[in-house]
Amino acid sequence: MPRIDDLADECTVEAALEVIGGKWKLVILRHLLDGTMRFGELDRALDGITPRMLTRQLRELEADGLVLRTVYPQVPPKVEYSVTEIGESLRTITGMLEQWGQDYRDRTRDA
Amino acid sequence: MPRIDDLADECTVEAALEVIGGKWKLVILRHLLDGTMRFGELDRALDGITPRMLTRQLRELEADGLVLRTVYPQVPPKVEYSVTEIGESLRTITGMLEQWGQDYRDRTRDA
DNA sequence: CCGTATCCCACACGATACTG
DNA sequence: CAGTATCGTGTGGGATACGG
Repeated sequence: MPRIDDLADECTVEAALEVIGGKWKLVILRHLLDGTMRFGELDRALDGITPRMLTRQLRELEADGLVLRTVYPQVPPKVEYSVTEIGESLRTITGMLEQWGQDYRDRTRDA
Repeated sequence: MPRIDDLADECTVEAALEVIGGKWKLVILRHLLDGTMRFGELDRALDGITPRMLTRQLRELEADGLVLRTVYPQVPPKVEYSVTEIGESLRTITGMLEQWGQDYRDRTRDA
């Protein structure tokens, strides 16, 4: 059992990973940071994701306070997803990560 | 099969996640960014990791060009791990992620 | 000291079909 | 449209023991 000092040191990275880790979370956030989107829009934007996965990821993001889910009680149903203030605070990081991914790809496109 | 334009748009985030994704990669990088470390040091620093996992993660990081592995041919063996230039380019991101994890914890410590 | 070998499992992730 | 229901799988991750 680690001491409290050890925890405070770097486990915050692990804490962050528990919230934004996984295959889809950051990609979803990346889209939502460009503006509110409906379920179907996300489903189409995220190539390869199944509705089941999308639902799960969105629910987790909502539970963690990063995403806001707005249901319009009408027929046919309409549900919109947007980033909360906390989610918004990830804008810089996702931006940098995207930039880094691009640079990395450039650096390693010699195979 | 997505078009090249689609790929260029946001899949760089996914590309980045393939390199630094998973439970340990960023945590290992975070340590190595503070300076060169030996295998045993990392093993002790990363609470809960097994030598098998540590080896695997380090090999993958090395294969992806983020970490440099230096073997000193002596008995007992001595192996040092350090970040490459590419790994170094992640310093800002890991720093921000750590900061974000801290802020997130503060914001949500009301349960 | 720095790993491998072997075995194991949960669960993240996926395909397909169906419904209010 | 916005999801469930059901079923299935790969692999990321782990425990323990041993080797150069």
